[in-house]
Amino acid sequence: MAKRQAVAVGVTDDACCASVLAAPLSESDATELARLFAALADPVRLRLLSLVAATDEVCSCTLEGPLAKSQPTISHHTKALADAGLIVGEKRGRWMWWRVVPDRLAALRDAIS
Amino acid sequence: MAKRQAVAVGVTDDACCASVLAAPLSESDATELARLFAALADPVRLRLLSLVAATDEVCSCTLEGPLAKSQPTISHHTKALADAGLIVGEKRGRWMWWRVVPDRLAALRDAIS
DNA sequence: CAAATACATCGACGGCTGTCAATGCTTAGT
DNA sequence: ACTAAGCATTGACAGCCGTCGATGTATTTG
Repeated sequence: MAKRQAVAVGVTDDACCASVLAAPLSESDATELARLFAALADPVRLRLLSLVAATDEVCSCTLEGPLAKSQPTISHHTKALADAGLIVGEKRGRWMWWRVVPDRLAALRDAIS
Repeated sequence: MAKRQAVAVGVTDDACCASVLAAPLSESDATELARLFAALADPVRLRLLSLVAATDEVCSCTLEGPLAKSQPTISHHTKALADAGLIVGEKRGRWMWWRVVPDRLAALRDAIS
């Protein structure tokens, strides 16, 4: 509810996501929204997201174990979630630390409200 | 006369959708949730859903125009949304009438709250 | 500097998915 | 009964996606 119709087409995460229920979606809005939902449309990514949400910050090396996937696969999924703006990563030393972006999740939630 | 038969697909689900943010998701919960998000991970389905939400009931024949897709494709997407429990269809005469399932959307919304 | 660690990228493979033409099924109208 | 309309299903094709081994890059450690 902070930001509303800025209608920026850019991939830059800004005033995201027109509402699905308010009025018929334009093709571009629908495409953008679908991209975000697609980020959540994978079991591994959902579990990854829940693991990151469980703590304030999580290292990629911590994820490889619980998710039972190879390192490239973990990297692939973190990138997918980051591209969607749902998590952000910060590299400190050798480690990559991830944390969720609550606003982004809220925006997605608003899209189906 | 005007026999009404519900088409609601059995979404074998109790109180759907564990929360992503509350605690680490189990594999089965994640798989189930991912299936629901996947239903929203397509531009055509999102626009279809918004069209159905715009009115109380919408006939399939009404959708073919605005979505600019073939009849089999429309049928494919309505089935996908119905399988996810997001819409329900009722056949009256020759026409298939669809409406959204607000509770289902709410459940999905709660999953990322 | 050299070795080791954490992560990203690349290339390839298999499976899934959106799309449409063709076909079948059910219902309405004549 | 015949015809037309609305929708579902099938089969086929192209494109996308998840996965992993191999390799590359950056950073720490000895």
